[in-house]
Amino acid sequence: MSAPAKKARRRASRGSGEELHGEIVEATKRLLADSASADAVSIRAVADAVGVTPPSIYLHFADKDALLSAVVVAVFAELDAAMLAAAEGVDSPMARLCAYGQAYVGFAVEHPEHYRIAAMDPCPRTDQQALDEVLADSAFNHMRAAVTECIDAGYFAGGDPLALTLDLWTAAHGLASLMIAKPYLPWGDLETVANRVLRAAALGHAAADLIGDDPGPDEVADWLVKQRTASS
Amino acid sequence: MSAPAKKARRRASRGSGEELHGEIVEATKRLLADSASADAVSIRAVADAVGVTPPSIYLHFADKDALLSAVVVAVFAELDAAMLAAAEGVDSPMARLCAYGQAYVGFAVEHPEHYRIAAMDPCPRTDQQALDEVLADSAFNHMRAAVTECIDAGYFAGGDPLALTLDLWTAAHGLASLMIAKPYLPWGDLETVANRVLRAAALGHAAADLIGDDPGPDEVADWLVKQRTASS
DNA sequence: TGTACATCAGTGAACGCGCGTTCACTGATGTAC
DNA sequence: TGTACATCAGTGAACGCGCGTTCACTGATGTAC
Repeated sequence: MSAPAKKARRRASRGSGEELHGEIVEATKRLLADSASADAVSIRAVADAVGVTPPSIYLHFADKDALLSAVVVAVFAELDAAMLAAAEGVDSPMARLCAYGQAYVGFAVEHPEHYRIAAMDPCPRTDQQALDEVLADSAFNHMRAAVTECIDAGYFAGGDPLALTLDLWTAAHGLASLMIAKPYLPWGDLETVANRVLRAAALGHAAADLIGDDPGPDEVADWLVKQRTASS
Repeated sequence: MSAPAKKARRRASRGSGEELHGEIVEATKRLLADSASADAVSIRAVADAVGVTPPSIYLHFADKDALLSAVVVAVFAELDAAMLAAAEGVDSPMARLCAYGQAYVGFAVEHPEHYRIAAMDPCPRTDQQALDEVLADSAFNHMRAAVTECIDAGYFAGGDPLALTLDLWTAAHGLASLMIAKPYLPWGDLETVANRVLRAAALGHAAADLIGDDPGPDEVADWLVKQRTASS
């Protein structure tokens, strides 16, 4: 009905065509936040939100996949920043690991469509693999560092910190992505459930090593019963 | 180039227009398995695979969403069957819980696009919520039954079996969905990693109760160090 | 300081496509007589 | 047993749409002289 909300854009001056680049990524993120999927965000809508015509987008991105990849980059950077901020001033490595996890799940739930495109959707044809190997690296490496410190502190058995970090990542991702995909399930309070799930993941990996070398279900069950009777 | 692979379809006889219903669902599942997403499977492609024209689909499904919902129903049923099959003859509840988890992750990794549409993608507008509350119920209830047995056996502290089941589900889902979304990560052998992750989830929840009431990171860390020194 | 000109950020219009869906229809199937 | 007819599973053609992308262009910007 009313004229489309075109921002009065001033044409970028000579050297700085790159201004638009950032604005486009931001607008895409904004639109994505209110959409059901990346498919639902069209180049036209992005152009309109920025206050520019669709062909302008192609001045800055080869195609839609390239644009979405840039968004994924931005999202991973934001996620990493949120994790670092949450762990600031937290000294004990175990507490830091938990803080990272809480921040991770919190970010995902707060920006479900951003998380979805970064961590749940299929990779675009362009090798996003290489892309987020490099990028998630920031967040992932921070987590791995905390895991390594936990190993050094004797909380976890030594061994492969990468595999352990990956395992813990699946725990955080499992909660985050399932809360996003099935928000109507009776999750309860976010912080409470995240705390429970993340603690269980860390504790569970550590405890498995206490029981023995790759214990089976029955060994786990026996150990639990023994512990419970001993402590009561 | 060559004529489309039309199956020579015989027209359904009078009472049995419903034959097509099942064939359409099966064809959709088959096409989905080779696609990147549900959007990439078109009504036209489904019709073609069944050997029928596109409007025929609408004789059996109100719209595309309804068709996809039917597929989700079928997928959940298959998943449940796979879990039950895997746990057949497994008597101890902890082992059964692990068997369920292994089967769950195995199914997801084996049928990634089916798992994606059922458990990772956003719900269609039609209230799939109600849909899969009823349907996943079969699989979910089987898991909950195993959890309850584990509680009865003293492996887990009593309390809310539903919340615990949900927590364990996030563990299985986390591994499954992350392996699907990021298959290029260094996961290692499926059975090994699934065993590790699922065991950690179960053990972790049980162990948290051993430590105390909702223990914080530092309590967990202290407990782990104490256990480790005691056992060495 | 003033003017001609090259640059290049951004435009307007259109392309071709594949999609979900609709609609009037056809013709095999089974039934009534 | 044979024929007229109602039923309804499935068809053929088309609809309108929104999409990603292209292409020849415009006109403000900054520079050279």
